[in-house]
Amino acid sequence: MAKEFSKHFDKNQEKEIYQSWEQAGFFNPDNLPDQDKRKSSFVMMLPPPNITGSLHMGHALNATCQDILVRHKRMDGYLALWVPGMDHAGIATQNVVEKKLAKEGKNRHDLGREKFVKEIWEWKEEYGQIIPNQLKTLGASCDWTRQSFTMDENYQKAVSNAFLAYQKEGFIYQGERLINWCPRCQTALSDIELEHQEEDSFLWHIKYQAKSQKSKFKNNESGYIIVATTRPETMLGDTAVAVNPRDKRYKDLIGKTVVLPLVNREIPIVADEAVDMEFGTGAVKITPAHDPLDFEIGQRQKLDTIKVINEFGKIIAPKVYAGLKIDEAREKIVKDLDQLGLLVKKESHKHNVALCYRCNSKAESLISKQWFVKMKPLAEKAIEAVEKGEIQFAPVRFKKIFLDWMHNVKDWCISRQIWWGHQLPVFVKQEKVKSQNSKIKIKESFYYGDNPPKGYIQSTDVLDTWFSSALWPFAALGWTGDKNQDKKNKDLVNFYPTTSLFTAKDILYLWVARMIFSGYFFMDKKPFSKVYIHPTVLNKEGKRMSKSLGTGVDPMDLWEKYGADATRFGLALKSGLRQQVKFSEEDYVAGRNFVTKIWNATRFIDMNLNGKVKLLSVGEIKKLKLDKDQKETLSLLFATANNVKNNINTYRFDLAINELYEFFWHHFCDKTIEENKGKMKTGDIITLQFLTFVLTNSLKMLHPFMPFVTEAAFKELTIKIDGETQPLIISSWPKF
RNA sequence: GCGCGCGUGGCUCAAUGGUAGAGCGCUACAUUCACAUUGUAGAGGUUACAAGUUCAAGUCUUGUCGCGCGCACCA
Repeated sequence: MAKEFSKHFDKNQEKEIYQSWEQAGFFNPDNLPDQDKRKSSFVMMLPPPNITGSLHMGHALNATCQDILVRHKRMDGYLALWVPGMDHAGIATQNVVEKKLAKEGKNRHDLGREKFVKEIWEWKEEYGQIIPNQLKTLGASCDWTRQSFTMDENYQKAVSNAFLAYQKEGFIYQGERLINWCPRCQTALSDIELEHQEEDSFLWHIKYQAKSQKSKFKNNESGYIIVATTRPETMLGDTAVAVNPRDKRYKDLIGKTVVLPLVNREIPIVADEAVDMEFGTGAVKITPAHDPLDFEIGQRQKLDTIKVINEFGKIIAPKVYAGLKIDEAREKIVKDLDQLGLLVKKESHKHNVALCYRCNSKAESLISKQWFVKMKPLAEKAIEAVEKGEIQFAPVRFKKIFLDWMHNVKDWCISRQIWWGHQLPVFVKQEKVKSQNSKIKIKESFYYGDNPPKGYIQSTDVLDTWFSSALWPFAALGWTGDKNQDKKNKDLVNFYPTTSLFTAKDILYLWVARMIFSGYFFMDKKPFSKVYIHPTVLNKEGKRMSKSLGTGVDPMDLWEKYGADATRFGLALKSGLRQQVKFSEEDYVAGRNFVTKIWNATRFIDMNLNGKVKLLSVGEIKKLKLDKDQKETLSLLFATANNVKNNINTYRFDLAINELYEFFWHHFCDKTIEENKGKMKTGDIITLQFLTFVLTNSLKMLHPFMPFVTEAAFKELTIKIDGETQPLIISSWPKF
């Protein structure tokens, strides 16, 4: 039955359309028609959003680009699979739930670990589906039947087995190292979990004096050396002063000692190449326990380490300063030095401070016992693969960025002192034993695995959240690390390695690099062939969007105002291979207008069909006697189809949608329909067939970008032409 | 300090080395016509600046300036 086109298309129809796709099961490649004819699988893994969040512009752009590609591949005859899921986001989630507790006047220690973790699970049940639902609203054609979560039972097994596999290979070790510590989150952080921010501060010049007048330095009657520092409070833990061995000023002082002010400890002056003669006074105070470079120098020079700052960011000793926060201690120490006449100079100085990427607190360097993964052997394979081009980056410049990092990668600190996450499958037994000099020592023995012998207690640490994300391309397909179980997993056989990975550049090291070496280590195959790094969306002032600063744009607001297709249109226009793009609302207005145009053009042609027309194949349309302009339109359609396909495959979604817009609106609507209006109204069959052909193929090409309006328009149209036909989502991409 | 990206009409962006384009905005006109979420026409650009390569440069090279980003042990 011919049904009349409704006058408008608006976003109220979107939900119904989405449900019809999902219910038909088209997001699941197993349900796609023509299984035998389909070329091969095309697989993408959605970067799992944190359960804490709601969709931001970055997610929206990322998801839109992925959906364009997946929908295109599905139409182009692939077994297309897009696997969604969520990340438990260890520290971030723990922080959010702690904040919620704080509002109720509680903290996690009041609850205890077990109850607190339960609290997080409940929180996840309540808020964890926000982003998936928002993705559905935008039309993301993910296979929700394959959705997974990094804390699912299977996934936990995978993580545990992954750790054990590294351990077996000798890649895991525990060590007392200088690590990054967040005093607020109360956990260790890896080097790449820090953000650096420039801060206006001072460079204080402090006099370190020789022990007595007698021991005045030779050739240096002054009897002191001046060090320059940005962190005077760490001087309490100084165990040396270092100078460059080539520095003539201090040549005669090497090997001498000075007395550490305020503490009155005698410390040596040592020579080390790492000291920059140009900076400050050329003499550096060395605090191996609280500074990465000092730690390194301390190792080389065999210096003691004296811990003076604790896990809460407070001074430990000496008594005068004990309990003070870092800033307070700094102020007091500077004052005390000044009173002693030891503060020589204070000059303005800009320097970088390290901040925790989850809470923005200043991170401290502390010596702490943590678990590490040896990176060298893992990196080698990843480097080789990328150099050979087995994995390719778009834009290509990221290849070099990746390789530079990989070549200089340091061991990965994987233990975190939080409660939410995958507990290490490490069990410890402590025994008191007598050592040779008959002192009582504590001997630790470890058990790695699932069923520890009696007396062993599991480590309370959890793994870095990125440890589990690193396994995503296979663990989200159900890999567990248990060979018998994995053998039976068809998804691993059919869909691993995946094809493309789309992500933002800020997690290139945190996530992408780690998936690459993990893929090779656990699966002996690359996790994906192509990595597309989409642009960063800046606000219209060209600044980073920030929720806390209120400078962000909520994609769901755009959806409210303009609908999903218009939102996707605006996002697609701002994709491509650029590093950053500026948000502009006009793009979404243009998108909304385009939705209306598509709807109205279809409705107009449909109005004139009167059930007389069949959809013609390419072969048939070519045989029609078309006029010159019609022929030109046809060849422009063919050219557009080629260009759009090429542009999609090279991640130029911006060019693709732009060309479609030009073709459909300014060529097809403004010229072709106008020129053929007369003949169409008289019911000229050839003209109607021609217009219908160009229209339906345009709708097909537009579908990956604007799936809702095209699906709805196509449905109305084909009801008129052929009765019920297949939906656009599984129609085939135009081939000419 | 090293590295990367960007700089094109008022705004957001296109343009295999070959006549600089689009959208939005602006101006004028049109419209009982599928669409005022429309159409037609128009104004508006020494492509940041300078030098170089070339028959030809927005595009390639070098330098300068401006914006953004990444890396780094300047305490």
